[in-house]
Amino acid sequence: MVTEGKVCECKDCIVRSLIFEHVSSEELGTFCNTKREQFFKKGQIVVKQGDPISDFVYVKDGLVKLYNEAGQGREQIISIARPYDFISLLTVFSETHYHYSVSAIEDTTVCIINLEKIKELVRENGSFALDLLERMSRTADKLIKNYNDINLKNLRGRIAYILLNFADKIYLRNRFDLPVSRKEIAELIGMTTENVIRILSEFRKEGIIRINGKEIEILDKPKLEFLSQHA
Amino acid sequence: MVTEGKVCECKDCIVRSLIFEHVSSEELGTFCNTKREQFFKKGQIVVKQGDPISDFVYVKDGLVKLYNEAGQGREQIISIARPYDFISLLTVFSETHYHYSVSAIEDTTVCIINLEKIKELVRENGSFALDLLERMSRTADKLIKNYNDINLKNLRGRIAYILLNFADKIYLRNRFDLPVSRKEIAELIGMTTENVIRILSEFRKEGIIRINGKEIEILDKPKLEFLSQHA
DNA sequence: CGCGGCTTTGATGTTCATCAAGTAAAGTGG
DNA sequence: CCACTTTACTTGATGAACATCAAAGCCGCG
Repeated sequence: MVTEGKVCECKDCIVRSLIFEHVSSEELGTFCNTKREQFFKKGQIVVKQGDPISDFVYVKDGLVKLYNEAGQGREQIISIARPYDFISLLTVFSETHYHYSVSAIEDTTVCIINLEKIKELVRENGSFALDLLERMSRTADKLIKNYNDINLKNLRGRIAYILLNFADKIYLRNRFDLPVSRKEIAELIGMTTENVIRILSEFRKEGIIRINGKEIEILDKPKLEFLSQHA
Repeated sequence: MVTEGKVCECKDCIVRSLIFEHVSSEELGTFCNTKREQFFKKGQIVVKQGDPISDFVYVKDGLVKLYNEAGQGREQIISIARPYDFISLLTVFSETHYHYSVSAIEDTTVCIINLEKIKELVRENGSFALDLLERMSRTADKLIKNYNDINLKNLRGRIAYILLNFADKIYLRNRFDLPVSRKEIAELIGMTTENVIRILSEFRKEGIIRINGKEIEILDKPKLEFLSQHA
């Protein structure tokens, strides 16, 4: 096709096949003009709590955290979002301003699409609307399940859970570098920094994991799974 | 109009104006045939965890609880849903089976619409799709905010929060009958039954509330608000 | 009328947050 | 590049908050 190169890079982006599966190349073209990619270095803020919502943002590459600044410097991490996760998915259709912040915890590239264009597409393309509903449903569901899971566990169980999460859901291997500080782990699973450290040390002494700074290796996965389930 | 009476009762239902605002009478008619209302006495189960999802359910009148059966008889209440809340809204588009249960905590009437019909409508009516997205977004958002709010509070703060919630959000008055047991309050805000009772008693002794069985009256609202915020 | 679930209070113990103090690591300005 | 400052990490000691256990009264329901 002659105009292929002109449409936009979305066409070959893996993201497209995941979300924009039912969107034709023509339709894609209409809002790809307004689309832009933006790179954020680890630590940089992608979205600031209170910012007006005018765009639809998703992670193309990297890792970000969504968090709530509750005052007195106390932060709560709502979730960690991976590639193809939609940062704005939870508020974007009901609010005018973000009520959480997003920052990169690894070098990250996000795609930014004008929200009005997305809404137009929803109006015009029913299959896309359904895909978006499904996606949103899944996102909310996972989040709720996560909260419930964590709330039932004691501190050892929570640390076990989060370590397994990194190993099995994010990095897909048993040795990885933690993308977050001990303090951030604490904010993610609702405990204090000191206890995160203490329990990681306990696990190390018990031979369940090996620690070298940010580097973690899981040595006894069955034990970790047991702790995650039964504590 | 001649066919008015034949369309279906949805036409005059207050729910319609809230969600089906952008749905024409004709469109409404196409799936109103499959719609049914069902009454549940207080205590009855509306949806059972594990049930296949084939319908879209919302509360027309009454009050229900969404809860998770985590095993060992331990239940976690996810939320309490009021009229016009969509029970299925969180999972219905991404899952084939419910992973929570729903039961009536007051006499309740729900409306049940075939899910496929809803999906058809989403495909055909873009404005309806957007309304649904907004609705879902709002539901998920409120839920997340709720979790975060509660997690930051100590037990006294949680009880204060939940009492204010009943007074200001659900019953819109300072004297009301609790629709839930002490045990259920505990399951809702993550604490033990004994401590719910203990703290309610403390509040009573401190003159903040009056208790008579299930009946609660808030006597010192500013104090309760202070506790909810600062504890 | 008796049984099971809900409610209440008290006593006890565990878990966890807080405080304190020190080391290591990472940024910052001269 | 090095002194300096700040931020992250670590460990121990202490106390408070909270769960658990136990016992008894209450209420509704079959």
